[in-house]
Amino acid sequence: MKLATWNVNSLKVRLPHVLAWLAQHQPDVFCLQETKTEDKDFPAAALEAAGYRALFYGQKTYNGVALLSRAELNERSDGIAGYADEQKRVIAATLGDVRVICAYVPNGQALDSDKYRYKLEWLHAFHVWLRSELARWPKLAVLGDYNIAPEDRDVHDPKQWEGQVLVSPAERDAFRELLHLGFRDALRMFDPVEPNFTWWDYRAAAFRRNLGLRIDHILLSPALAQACAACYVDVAPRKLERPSDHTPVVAEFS
DNA sequence: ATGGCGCGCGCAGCGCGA
Repeated sequence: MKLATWNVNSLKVRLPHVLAWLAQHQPDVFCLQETKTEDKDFPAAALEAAGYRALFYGQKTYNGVALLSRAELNERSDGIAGYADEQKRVIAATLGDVRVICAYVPNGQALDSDKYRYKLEWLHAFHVWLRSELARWPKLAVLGDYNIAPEDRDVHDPKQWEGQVLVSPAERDAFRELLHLGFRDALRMFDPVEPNFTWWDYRAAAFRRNLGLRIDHILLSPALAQACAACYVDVAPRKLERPSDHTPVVAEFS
């Protein structure tokens, strides 16, 4: 089994990249964030022609998440149970006995902004919900754009980023609290030598200079972590014409 | 040097992302 996640920054623009990536990597479930696509406009037919069915939870201009899969997904749920949120950031479903949650955590904008307070509140609700999800689904994977670089080694220049959103202590505490629920950070299970950034700013030739952050993650429940054989970042799509500023993360299971 | 780029919206230039 192969699970993957990608913040596509507009599915409309990135559809050719998504189709090419599916053909090459053939994930069992592909989690997409920032589709920025209303459900009535979702490119379901093009994906179906590529062998993938889709569950989508989108809105105009902002946010939007989707699950693509080759086999049928069951027990779909939208959003965080018990947390009313206008913004469409979470979709979940089950493949066999594996529960897959696709999440787009708020960015936060700046530490003194309402958006940052929303991010922390959102992360608290996410934490509470994931605790109950873990109790319900022993095999649980939570994939997505967390908008948090968990440690300094996930940041190209920790000094430059100090005091900014994505690296602030409160956000990192919230991420660590998710791990304390019992999740493993799949990429860190394999302790790669390279930085394994997943996002590079469009500006200032940040990708060419490798000025990136690791903010897209795959968290695995203990039962799934035990079965995880590999986890890696695929930087190839960042080199394409009109790339997303994020790149896919993949987990493979025995 | 606090911008830079790219997206949606909608037709100019702004809000937003990270």
